[in-house]
Amino acid sequence: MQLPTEAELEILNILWALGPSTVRDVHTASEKDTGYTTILKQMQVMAEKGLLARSEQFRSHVYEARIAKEQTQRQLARNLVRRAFDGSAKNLVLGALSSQKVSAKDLAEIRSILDEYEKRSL
Amino acid sequence: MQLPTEAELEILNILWALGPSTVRDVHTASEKDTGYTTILKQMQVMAEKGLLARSEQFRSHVYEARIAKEQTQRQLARNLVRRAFDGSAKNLVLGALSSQKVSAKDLAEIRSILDEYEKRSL
DNA sequence: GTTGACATACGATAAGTGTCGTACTAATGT
DNA sequence: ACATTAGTACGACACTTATCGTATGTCAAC
Repeated sequence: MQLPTEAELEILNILWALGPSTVRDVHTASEKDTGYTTILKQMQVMAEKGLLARSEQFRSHVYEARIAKEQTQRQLARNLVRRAFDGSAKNLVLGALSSQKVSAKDLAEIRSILDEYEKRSL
Repeated sequence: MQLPTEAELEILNILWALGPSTVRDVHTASEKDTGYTTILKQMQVMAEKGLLARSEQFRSHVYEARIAKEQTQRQLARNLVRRAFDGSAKNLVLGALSSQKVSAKDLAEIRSILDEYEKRSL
């Protein structure tokens, strides 16, 4: 699968949050102040690439993410581990933790993921 | 800091493994079969960007990574968390684990990182 | 039915990346 | 000394991305 670029990911994030939306919706929701036609064009390209599905049944086209959020996240994580961490997830975890606030709940979840993983790989 | 591109990361990985090296060294070590001058050019550009240090004291210039491996890895991880994981490291960890083999030793290390983190953030 | 608002489509542009070919330069061996 | 070899420098090219301006279409309201 083709990984989304920076700007594409921005748009995907908005669509994942809003659900099916028009270009106008996405443009309004976007933090960056890029022009309307810029977003339009990007979404058209993304539709061509298969990243978005487009429904033309309305006056304004409605776009929807064709790739699931979690799946995409995993692809990105996998890709990064392969490219930059020579297969060791350890430093990736370290980097992830070093950068952002992680709630106690998240920590617990990560621990349970580790447990899962360990159990499965025996 | 300017994050390295795909091809740049490839070169950095080689330099991190070999230490200070000539273009020839890097070209030989590279898996991909890109031309010699391609690598040369890329390394020149990287030197301009400040990613590599160049020593001209020898017949063949010797290049060296100017950014540390672990630091770069963290930057990349941080960047990815910010761009694609809306600040939650949880799915990043999940993706990282889902993709690669993680040794028992790595698992233990990750757990100790989590302990560290939790202790520090109290 | 003409006008205005809003939408899409379609180039066009500029920057960055990856890729070489070719030209030039310096050392090496006969 | 001269040819060969191995290196750097430089410019060119195709491709992708991000960005927008302009043209064109359509619906609604007067």
